[in-house]
Amino acid sequence: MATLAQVAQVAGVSPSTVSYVLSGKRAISAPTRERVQQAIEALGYHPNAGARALAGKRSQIIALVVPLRTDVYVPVMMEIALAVTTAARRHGYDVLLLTNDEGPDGLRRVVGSGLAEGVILMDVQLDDPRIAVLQRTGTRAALIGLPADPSGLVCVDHDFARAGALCAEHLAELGHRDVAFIGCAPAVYRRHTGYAERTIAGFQEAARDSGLRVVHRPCEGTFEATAGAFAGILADVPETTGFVVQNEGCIGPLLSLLRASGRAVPEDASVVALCPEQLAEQHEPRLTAVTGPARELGDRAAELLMSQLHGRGGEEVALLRPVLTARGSSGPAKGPRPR
Amino acid sequence: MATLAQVAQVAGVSPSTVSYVLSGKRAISAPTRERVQQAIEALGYHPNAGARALAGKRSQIIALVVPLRTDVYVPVMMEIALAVTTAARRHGYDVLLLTNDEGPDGLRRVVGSGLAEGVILMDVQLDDPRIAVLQRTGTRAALIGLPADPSGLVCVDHDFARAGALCAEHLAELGHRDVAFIGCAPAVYRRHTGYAERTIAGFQEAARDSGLRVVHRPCEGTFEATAGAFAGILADVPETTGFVVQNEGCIGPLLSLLRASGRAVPEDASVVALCPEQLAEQHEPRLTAVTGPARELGDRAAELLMSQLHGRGGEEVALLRPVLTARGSSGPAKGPRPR
DNA sequence: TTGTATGCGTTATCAC
DNA sequence: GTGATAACGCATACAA
Repeated sequence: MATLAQVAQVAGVSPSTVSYVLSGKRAISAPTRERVQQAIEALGYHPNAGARALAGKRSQIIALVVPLRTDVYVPVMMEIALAVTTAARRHGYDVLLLTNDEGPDGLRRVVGSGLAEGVILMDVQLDDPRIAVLQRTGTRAALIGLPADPSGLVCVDHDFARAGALCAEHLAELGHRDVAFIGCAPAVYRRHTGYAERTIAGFQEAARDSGLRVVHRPCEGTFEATAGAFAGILADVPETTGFVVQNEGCIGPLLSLLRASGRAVPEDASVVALCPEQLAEQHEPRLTAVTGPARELGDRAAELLMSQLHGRGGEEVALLRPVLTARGSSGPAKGPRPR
Repeated sequence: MATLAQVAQVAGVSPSTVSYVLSGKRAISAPTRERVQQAIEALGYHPNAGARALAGKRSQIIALVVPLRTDVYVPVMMEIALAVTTAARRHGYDVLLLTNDEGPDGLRRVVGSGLAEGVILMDVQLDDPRIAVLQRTGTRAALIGLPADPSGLVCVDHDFARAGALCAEHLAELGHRDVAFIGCAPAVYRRHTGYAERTIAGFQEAARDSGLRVVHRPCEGTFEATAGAFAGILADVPETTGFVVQNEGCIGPLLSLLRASGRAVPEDASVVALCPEQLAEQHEPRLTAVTGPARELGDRAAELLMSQLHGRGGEEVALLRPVLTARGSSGPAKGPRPR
């Protein structure tokens, strides 16, 4: 493979000139630049990445750490990952794919070796152990997800409180008065996973402002659990006409249960889901859903990391606005059902 | 950050000794090895990736090229990607994530710069333009998917012919005599996309051996197209009791159409799908399905690439055996329906 | 079993 | 506007 020195020889200039043509870090006369470009072309020259990283102290690589356990909806993860690499390429960076099975050591390795200049962490937990590593090593990073203490960190996440609020506002506007929020698994709340609590908090605040009466039931994503929650809700508040679901596993069961109980959707009961578009489109009827912009999550994370690598920016929490897409599962509230 | 030279100094040995302790390429006495290890530990030393790549001419990185167009079922792509990185890590390699929007130039860049030692291409097409680049640059590679001319290449793919055969054999064993194969979109066959043709060929051969009568209808993945194909099949062969679907978009419509025509699944009609497990589990009833092992696809591709990077192996086409998982959608054939 | 010396291909500092 | 040249941190051929 051709080297910079060979290019210089062919172009009849010194190696440093070639280097400067490439980096643009000093003025080069048009004719020499031209000759160098041609030599590069002719030799099919590509600067050696290793040498570049060694001499320049920058690898032009960032690491993207994806979770192994498929807790997140997989297509969404993929969308984020692709958005990250696309954004990184815009800045001349490549992306190293790390899984979490190496644990925090994987991070140490890639930043300690200078392989990656910075890191993007997906699916960050409230008390994520990787954060300590980042801080101890002074690693530039952007987190996707909001940890318990984001001070000093750069984070991007969905605005879950706003997502919850959108659900409440939508149902209120349709004239619903009694609504049920079928939430995440109890364990998720106990773990204080952040997003679950932020969502219900936003929902309840907006519900209060709109005069909605709310029943909140955490729920496992199984048919049995959903059936239990459903029965409980109707026992407590038989007039319930609005349902919000956050646990994806409860969506199918809930629709079945509504049907089985003789409630037509959206005529007798409205359903709003907190889930990705693809899932919302998959049900019958299509679900009115609140979705966060997955692509933008990746894009923003990458951009924020790039800023840091260029010495700009610092501590920042970016909450991305979710959007509610009205589909077939929500409609105007009916009067109370006869007991 | 600590350097090898500093480690050497702390350990009281020469730099080369440290290097050899790390690489294991020459015998080191237990005591010196011990001292070096401790110095490494104490300094938190990580070998510099750039320097290593430069001096050793090996980056310990492979590139994984994922398709941008989400033609393939996304969770399957992700599974493959994760399997690749996991396998690569076993061999001390990291994975660079490339999207296809740079086109073949992306390949030139990462191999030309010595960034990646080898490449894994996902979703390889019959006449994939990237293959020419690989050959011209002499790049070590493993392809996931089978191109028209795999000579000189290392490829991994599902054994689609076997997948087709499994469907036929399963239906034959259940006593079905007349079966319909609802295939890929006509354009896919016209494009000679390989897998579609291999599947139907395997299906037809096995059907012949089992004495099955076959109707093959290519079909777009829409409800309307499926309805048309369905009507056509029943018009041609009203006694059809077995259905095989390859186009994922036809699965839902087919189930609806069977129900609407008064055919119970699996009592009156059996359905076998060629699709990922996750999709098969998503329908009611759960679908008997033939699935290729996605994880293994990634794992094998990575292993085959590693072999090449270590000077072993060469031209090879590995076809992975698909498996049929019987679920609720297939059962014993009934006698012919009354006309 | 260990040490010495050279080169890998760039970047960047100095000099002209 | 351009050319020498010294790092950069490691691997390895050569010595001892």
